[in-house]
Amino acid sequence: MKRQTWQRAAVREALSARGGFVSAQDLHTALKANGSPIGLATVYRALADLAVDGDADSLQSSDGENLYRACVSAGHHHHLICRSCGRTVEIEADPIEQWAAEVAAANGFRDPRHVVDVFGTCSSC
Amino acid sequence: MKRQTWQRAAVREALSARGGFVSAQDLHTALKANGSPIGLATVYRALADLAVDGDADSLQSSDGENLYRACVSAGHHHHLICRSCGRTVEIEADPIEQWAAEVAAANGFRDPRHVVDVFGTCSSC
DNA sequence: AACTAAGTGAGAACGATTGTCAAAATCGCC
DNA sequence: GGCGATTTTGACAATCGTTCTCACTTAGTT
Repeated sequence: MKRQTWQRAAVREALSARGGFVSAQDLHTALKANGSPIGLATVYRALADLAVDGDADSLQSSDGENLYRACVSAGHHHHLICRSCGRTVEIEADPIEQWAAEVAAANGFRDPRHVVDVFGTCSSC
Repeated sequence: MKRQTWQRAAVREALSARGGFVSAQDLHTALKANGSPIGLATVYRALADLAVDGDADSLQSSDGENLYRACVSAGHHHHLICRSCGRTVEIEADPIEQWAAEVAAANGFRDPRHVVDVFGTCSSC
């Protein structure tokens, strides 16, 4: 069974308070800075759980870190990310979903899944 | 100046011999297995150089490794990757290029770049 | 052949993540 | 409210991929 602990709540809250993508380490540092005695391993575990449950989504930064973000729209979606300030916009990509499925089928691939993220510099940067 | 060494040649060759995506570690192991006394650090450096020069492209696997592949078509393209055997198909994605540019512009993002990769299970797996 | 700057390699260092395991906290039940 | 079984936690060690260090070698030039 899955238990409810203040640590998980804290991670969940800190994550949505941030808005953008954060690394597990950063989140841990932020929590500690706010006086929480939470452990690093716990943050990792909580984030992994959130990602599995669909309450957060994750992506890898270009330097190999796992970044997490509180998921606003629960469904499948993609991101437009500012490479300078990290601001993130969730985007719908219906044409891409279809295209991915078609391309996969055309090459005999089953059970297609895809990674689609767009990076750019936002208007305020 | 950039010098030509047998090590770089070996990496380049081993990479295209493989066909699909390989991790730096695997490539190093393969080279050693073939009797080459090449060092691991050198393989990393050579791969990074190849990627910068556009002779190879790289992506991150789901478990955080950097994978490299000899680039057949020099231009911009994407990949369809079998999650089971690693077989890779290079795919054109003209509609996506356009879509990415549009979405970026619509949200005030400049200089858009994107990551598009499709994973699936190929017909022979 | 000699010179010089770039490249190499063994191993140390590093940073992110995961595993370990005893102690602490939660939930279901009385 | 108290109890017990079981999950979760947290400090720290371990792991894994990658990068750094630095003395040594080598390509390319003169």
